Amino acid sequence: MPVRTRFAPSPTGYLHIGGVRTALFNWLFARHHRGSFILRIEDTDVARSSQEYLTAILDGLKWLGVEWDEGPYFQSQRVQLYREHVDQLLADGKAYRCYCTPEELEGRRQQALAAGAKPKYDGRCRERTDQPADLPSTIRFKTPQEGVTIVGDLIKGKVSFANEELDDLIIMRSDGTPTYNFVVVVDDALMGITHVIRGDDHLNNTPRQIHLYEALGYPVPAFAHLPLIMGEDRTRLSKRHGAASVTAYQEMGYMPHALVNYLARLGWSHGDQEVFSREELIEKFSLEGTGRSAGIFNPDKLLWLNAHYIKEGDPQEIAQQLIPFLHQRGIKAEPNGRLVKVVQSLQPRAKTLVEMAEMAEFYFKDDFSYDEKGSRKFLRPELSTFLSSLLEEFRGSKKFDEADLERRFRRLTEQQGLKLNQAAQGVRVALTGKTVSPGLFEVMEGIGRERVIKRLERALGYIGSQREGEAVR
RNA sequence: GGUCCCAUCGUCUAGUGGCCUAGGACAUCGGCCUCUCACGCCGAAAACACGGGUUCGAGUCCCGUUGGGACCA
Repeated sequence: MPVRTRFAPSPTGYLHIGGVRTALFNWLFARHHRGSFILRIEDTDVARSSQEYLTAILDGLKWLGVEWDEGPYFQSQRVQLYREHVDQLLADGKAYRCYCTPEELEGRRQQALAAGAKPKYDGRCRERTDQPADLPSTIRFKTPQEGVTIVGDLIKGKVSFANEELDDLIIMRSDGTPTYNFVVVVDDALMGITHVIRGDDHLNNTPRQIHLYEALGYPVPAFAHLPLIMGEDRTRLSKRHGAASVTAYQEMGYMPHALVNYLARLGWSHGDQEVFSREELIEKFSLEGTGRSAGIFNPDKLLWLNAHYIKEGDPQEIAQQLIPFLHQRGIKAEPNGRLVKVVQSLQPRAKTLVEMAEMAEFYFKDDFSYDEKGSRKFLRPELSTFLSSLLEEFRGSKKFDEADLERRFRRLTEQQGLKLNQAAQGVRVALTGKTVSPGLFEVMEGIGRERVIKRLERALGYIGSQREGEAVR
């Protein structure tokens, strides 16, 4: 039987990291077994669902490359199906109408609690024979009261629950809307889901869902409950823990595959391997390699992976991805050879695309100011002669590639008895305004001959003006 | 409170009874490389929660304690 898995988010918030991990594991499992991955939107909570969130979820999954084979299906369009299943249960005598009001229920719960008993529904409407049509009622499922239900979980192993601990679950509210546990079962059954892979916050719901499958006459799928991802405070990851939505990482300049790789490795492992391509992930993924204990989301490691993929990535592709971030800083860049050069010089240095765009600024903007300490230390009168001869050198020759530039630069420093270090730092400040930058010669090539000449002239002028200032003082 | 889950360096993890003097990765610290900064390379510090069993032998199996988490209210 072909594997069918699903991811069923609610469009009541942005796609968050925990959800992505669940989606990812379902997707990997399906791909590994050449099965199907289905997307289902749990939008029955009309009041809290929004189109904006839905779009964000869909876009987020696409950006990550977690593509679905079927759907998205919308629960809001399937209410008729749920009604039919409730009716079937009612007709079979496996469910009943309960006329207890929320107030009565709450009162009895308090009493039970006060008496030290378990606050579970006492089942008083179970055998009720009259059906007053004018009273509001919920519909409850007759949960088996004896025996043990065993969940054969693919990750946690056999987990058993005493049925007497479970009370008669409400499957339809008095307003006619079906409840969560019922709807998932109907949907998963109808969609032929073979493996339900979800967070272990659902483990406690599983026995009642198994009862529902059985009562409805559907085969029970296999279950796999993933340990949760937690924040640094060891509670379930949420908005409180800073950036928790996929969109946030996209905006911070993360590469989609870095996030995928990181999340896959959080709770799953394949020996000592840390870096996996998409294909490797699909090939090597298994539920057996999945851990049982909750993991803490570690932004540092994600950042390292991102830096890794920036470093190892194809410069052309990264240039393409960098452009929007450059535009944000008011830089109109084209995906040309010069941009690729710029990217190459920054690949080992930038950990995110945002950082890369920031570091790239001096390549494109001419009106930067000089770093104060740097100019005082390196843009000194003693450097004028060197800068002048460098200018002369560049004006005289059209050739302007990295290796050649380095040769000429070294020759000049030697001729003038300068230390390479001093000369390089001076020119660095002249060209970038800063004391820190990529290699000088790749910088020169990235900036281009014309602008290098202009910037050297400007620096020479600056040194001159400083000297005058000192003379006056 | 009840039910359920979990427990190896700060963090992610390898480990499925002898290969463990507990391995890798991130982060941290030191060194090398070097035109600056990164990258890279080399190295250091850093863990089997505790207590009982089982066994010739336990990080690995069993029980308990403690701690953490989730769900239900």
